[in-house]
Amino acid sequence: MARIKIEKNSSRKEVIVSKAAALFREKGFKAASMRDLAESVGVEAASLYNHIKSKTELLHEICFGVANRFMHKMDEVESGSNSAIEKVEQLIRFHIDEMVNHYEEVYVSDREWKHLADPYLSNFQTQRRMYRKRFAAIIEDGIRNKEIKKIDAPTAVLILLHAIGGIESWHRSTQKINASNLTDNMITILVGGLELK
Amino acid sequence: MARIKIEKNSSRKEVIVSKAAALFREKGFKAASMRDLAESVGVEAASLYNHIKSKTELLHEICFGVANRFMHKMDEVESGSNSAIEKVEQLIRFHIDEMVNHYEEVYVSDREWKHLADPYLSNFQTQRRMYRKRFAAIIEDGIRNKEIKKIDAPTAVLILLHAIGGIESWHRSTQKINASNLTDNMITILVGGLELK
DNA sequence: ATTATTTGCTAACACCCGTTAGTATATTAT
DNA sequence: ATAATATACTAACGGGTGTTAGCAAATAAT
Repeated sequence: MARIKIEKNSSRKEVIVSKAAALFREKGFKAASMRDLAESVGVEAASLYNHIKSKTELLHEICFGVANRFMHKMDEVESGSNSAIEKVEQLIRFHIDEMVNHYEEVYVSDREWKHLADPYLSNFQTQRRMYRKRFAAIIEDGIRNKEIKKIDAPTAVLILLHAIGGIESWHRSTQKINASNLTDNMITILVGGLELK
Repeated sequence: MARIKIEKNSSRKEVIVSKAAALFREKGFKAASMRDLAESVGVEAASLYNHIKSKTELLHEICFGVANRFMHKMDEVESGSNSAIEKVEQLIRFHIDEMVNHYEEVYVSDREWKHLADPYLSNFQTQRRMYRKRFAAIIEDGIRNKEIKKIDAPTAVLILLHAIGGIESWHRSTQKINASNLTDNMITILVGGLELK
């Protein structure tokens, strides 16, 4: 009867949530079964329920964990006194950093939130909408200050977020060493564009 | 005993595939049941099997339908004699057009291909990899010709594709009338960048 | 009109799912 | 050492899944 091994400063529940994130990323929330998860944790399926309430709770934990980190960063960036372009760059760098260091959770939060149950679902959607609005407001500031081109700000936000969120491949194929390399690359493309002027 | 209604030039199977695409987009492949699909088609679940072999076959049809259209367009663009930037713009416009006119299929092909079964899965992945390689080659041509900035071409491709593929919202919220408006907006941002020089 | 084919139906199958009840064992507190 | 708590196990539940068999009705072909 082998217990779930825990590192110090982490509960057994946190171990389960972490393994769940990896599994949900690999198979998708619906396709990943509690028996799959149990096997990956090294325990029988029923035993998981000593630590968690339900499968959906795992998705809550993952999605709102990520959402909260992004919200806090947005607070920080907004209250700073940088230019709009600098703020955009700060946010892009944060998104990429999150993608590198919390890949599974961010990925799942991005792609699997549809399977949240109400009231969590609408709560999550609201937070998402808020975040995008605040991001767009920064861009609109930049347009007003003539730092940024006259473009549709909400569209720009969607482009930025999805461009970053879509980078699945290089997490696996590339080492973290040249992550900063790729970050610069992305910012060059997204802020500066493709065209050589 | 009401039959599945068909428009002229379309088989009953095509009707089912089309409804399946809408359902898979809304709920995800795994979460969408054959009984859900049957209801949306207006028939009992078992009746579907007079027209299709399996649930997975529906996913095959959707994914490879989309993949083939993209491959043909790539053939066309490659063999043209435009500049690299123009070729990139052609491809971006095609992607957006596909997103507008075949939204459900493109979305499902993008997000649900993981649930394909081998050998279709690896086949699909190979096609996908090929497409991206060919896209990257165009960008590298542009870099050599000094049309395009010195950037990492594969990264640029991922950014472009995901930026476009991520635009879920405006299909619902916006009419097709200003789709061309948004297309221009996207090309401005992606080709020209955010920054006002 | 008769036959053949297509398409639908009902019923059921074997299987996988998330979850609970009840119990045994390991760890922690007294 | 003893009691209390936390954690794991086995067994099983009700329900949903994709799919098949067998049959009825509608359409198409002769």
